Amino acid sequence: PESPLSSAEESVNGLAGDPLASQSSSLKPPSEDPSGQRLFGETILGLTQGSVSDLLARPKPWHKLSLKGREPFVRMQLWLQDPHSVEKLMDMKRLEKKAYMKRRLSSLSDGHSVEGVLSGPDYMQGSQSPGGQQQLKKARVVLGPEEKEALKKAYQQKPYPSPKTIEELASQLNLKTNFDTGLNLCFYSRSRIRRELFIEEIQAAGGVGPGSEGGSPSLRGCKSGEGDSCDGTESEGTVETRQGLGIGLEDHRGACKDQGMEVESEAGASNNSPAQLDCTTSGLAGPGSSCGQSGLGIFSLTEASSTSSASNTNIPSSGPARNPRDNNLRKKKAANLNNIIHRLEKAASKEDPSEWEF
DNA sequence: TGCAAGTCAATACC
DNA sequence: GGTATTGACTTGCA
Repeated sequence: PESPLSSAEESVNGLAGDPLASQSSSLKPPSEDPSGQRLFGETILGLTQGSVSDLLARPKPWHKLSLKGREPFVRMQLWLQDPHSVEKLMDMKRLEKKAYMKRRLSSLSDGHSVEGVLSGPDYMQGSQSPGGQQQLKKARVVLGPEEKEALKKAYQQKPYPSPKTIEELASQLNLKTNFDTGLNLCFYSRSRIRRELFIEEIQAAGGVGPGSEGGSPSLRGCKSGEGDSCDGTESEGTVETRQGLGIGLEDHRGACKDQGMEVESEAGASNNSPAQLDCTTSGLAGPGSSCGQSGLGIFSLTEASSTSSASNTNIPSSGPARNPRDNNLRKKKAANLNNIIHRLEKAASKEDPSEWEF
């Protein structure tokens, strides 16, 4: 029970189960009351809810992460190592709720709406400049499926289009956007389009397995020597210090398998449970990983998790039952998180930084 | 300067 | 209401 794993388990169950909610039965929880994912993201990882969701749903191979990209995982590890992490988080939640209620009461007594109070720094990150001026963001252009498909095809034909091509493309698609948005479409989303194409290529090639190699640059980027692709036999020896917010866990063994993770799990081409699938195919699991063997991950992902709260190690189901696709995603994310935690702990157990791996 | 990675935050979805 | 998606934006690097 004193282990970091247990603490994390408590935290997850505790947060989503929200034992505090019952304490405030007289007052309806505020709409901005942070959810588990949101609170964890904002207070522990320093990320917004959307970023946390993306991080867990689509983790990238460690060696592909920049120092900044690794930071959330380092924070996660430090949090896991703190035996009082859960208590602190719950305290934080209590304080936030208290502060919210205080603001709410004062604003009500002042005759102001709650909305204005909530847009403070507690709930908004980066929305205001240091000077207090609201930074105006361009309105989002919502692309339709046809437009996305066209962009994808355009990318396939020409990943690095010229400005003229961009304008032509925008015009062909009848995009009511300016040139900057065209640039956005072509450059900002490039990695996402590439990721989608990568998955499609793998699916077309029959999935990722030892020795399999696709034709995309990203596939070619995987080491395929020694018969087992990306087996981590090579090392760049890039060891960073913890003080530098990097835990120095360079490991290439996950590269190809990581990429195949989502593909295989979504294809469902295995008898394994989705959780095991994600674990065993994910590079995050790595050699020696207990994930999928013992089933002792923080988030146990049995089928029951999607139907009831039968097991207190399940990721709690919030709200109404979700569709199969959603459940799969949740399972996938939980499996990813299990692997991440496992690897963080494994890394932390080694005193010699050169032995750290992730 | 161009690009990729990372993140925010609006909005869609369930 | 919580979570997922994704366009807009920022940052860092070659």
